[in-house]
Amino acid sequence: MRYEERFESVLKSAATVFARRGYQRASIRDVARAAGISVAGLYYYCKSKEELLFAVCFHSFDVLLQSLHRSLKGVSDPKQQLHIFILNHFEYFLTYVEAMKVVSHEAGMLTGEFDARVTEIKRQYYLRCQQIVQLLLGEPDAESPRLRTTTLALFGMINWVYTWYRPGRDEDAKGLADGMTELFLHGVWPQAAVGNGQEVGNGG
Amino acid sequence: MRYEERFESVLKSAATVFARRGYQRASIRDVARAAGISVAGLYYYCKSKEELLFAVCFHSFDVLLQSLHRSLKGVSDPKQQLHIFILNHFEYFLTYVEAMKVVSHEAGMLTGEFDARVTEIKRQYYLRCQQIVQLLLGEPDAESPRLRTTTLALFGMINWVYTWYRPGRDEDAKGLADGMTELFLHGVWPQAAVGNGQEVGNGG
DNA sequence: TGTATTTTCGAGCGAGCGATCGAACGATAA
DNA sequence: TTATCGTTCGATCGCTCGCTCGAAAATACA
Repeated sequence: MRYEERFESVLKSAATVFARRGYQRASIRDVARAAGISVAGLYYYCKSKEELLFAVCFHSFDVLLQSLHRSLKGVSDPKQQLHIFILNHFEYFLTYVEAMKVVSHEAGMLTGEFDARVTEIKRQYYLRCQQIVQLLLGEPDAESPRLRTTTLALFGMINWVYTWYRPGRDEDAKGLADGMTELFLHGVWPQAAVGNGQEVGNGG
Repeated sequence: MRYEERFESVLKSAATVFARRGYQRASIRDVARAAGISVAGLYYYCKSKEELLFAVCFHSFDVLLQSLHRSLKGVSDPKQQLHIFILNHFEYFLTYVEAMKVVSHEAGMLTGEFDARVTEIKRQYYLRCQQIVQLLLGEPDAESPRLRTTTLALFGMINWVYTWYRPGRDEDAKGLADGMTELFLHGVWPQAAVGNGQEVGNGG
């Protein structure tokens, strides 16, 4: 077993422990125990607890982003792009639930350079998604508030999954992706979509 | 200043500190300092740190739920109900950003009886929302997976807000509520809403 | 085999944690 | 004044934390 493999195994243990206990509550001793090594041995692979959190977060986004780029290559239809984006997101989320829970929930604990690098790669992921939504909306302005709100609403829908998803009970990645793509494109009330004069929120 | 008022002031300080530092990282000394009292003095108002977190979470949901019931009274149109639900949610979220950040982010740290009581009141809030979505979908089965997924997608959209909302930059509660209600009802692609034969996700 | 390098660990550091205690405070009533 | 009672605090407890050190064990190569 080479160094790289052992390091990735340590990362996986860290992700599991951080996901189950939360980053702050999880102790370095918990991680070491899960990885099957001593505390001092753990520090052979990292310089600090925060670096462990950083490594889990950055590695996750790296793989997620690379997979997205691969899947989107050559696809020009915005609706197909959206579906690919959502499906890619769910496939990764449901495969690496623990890592993604850490990324979603604990990345905000990072500071300094660690924070900067994770924020940067998160931003790349966000911008790639925003491009797709911009095409869907036919919005010319990349700074449009509507574009921002809509993109972040989509992010909310798909990121929140880690708080409720249960493998046996809920659909698989494809099922979820189909459903949420449909919801994001057409809403739950499609028959009223083409202007029927009745708007919501102006009646009070 | 009476006891109750002082206690609520302590709760507010706790919410602020928990929101800024995270529940685990925030020390009881931080809370005491923010509340302008000593550590021992703080323990006159609570039995433990966890009880403080519980009080913040439970109180928040209590107010949110009561406000929702008040607003929904007498409204029968599902679309109006949806708009009211979302608006109520945002109004509360944007008024008590810090408390709601704690609720969304840290409630999972609770254990035992504390956990049970917060989970229970969260469930009431969820079920009230699910009723509305059920009406919108015309779904007869309350256990339908689609109903569950759709409701949780809505929850994701509106709960995620605490991670990105910036008071100066983004719209106010009403603006957000209008936008998200529209998105949830009709999607971003309304012109393709009524079955045009082209579906997403079956092309690959 | 001997030697050099990589990997592992037991023991323990200083710091900070949540929580507790008995004493003392200030306002009120006798 | 004295006694009462709700409220506040300084001092401190036992414990766990992130992290480090020097030495030993495992491995690689001669």
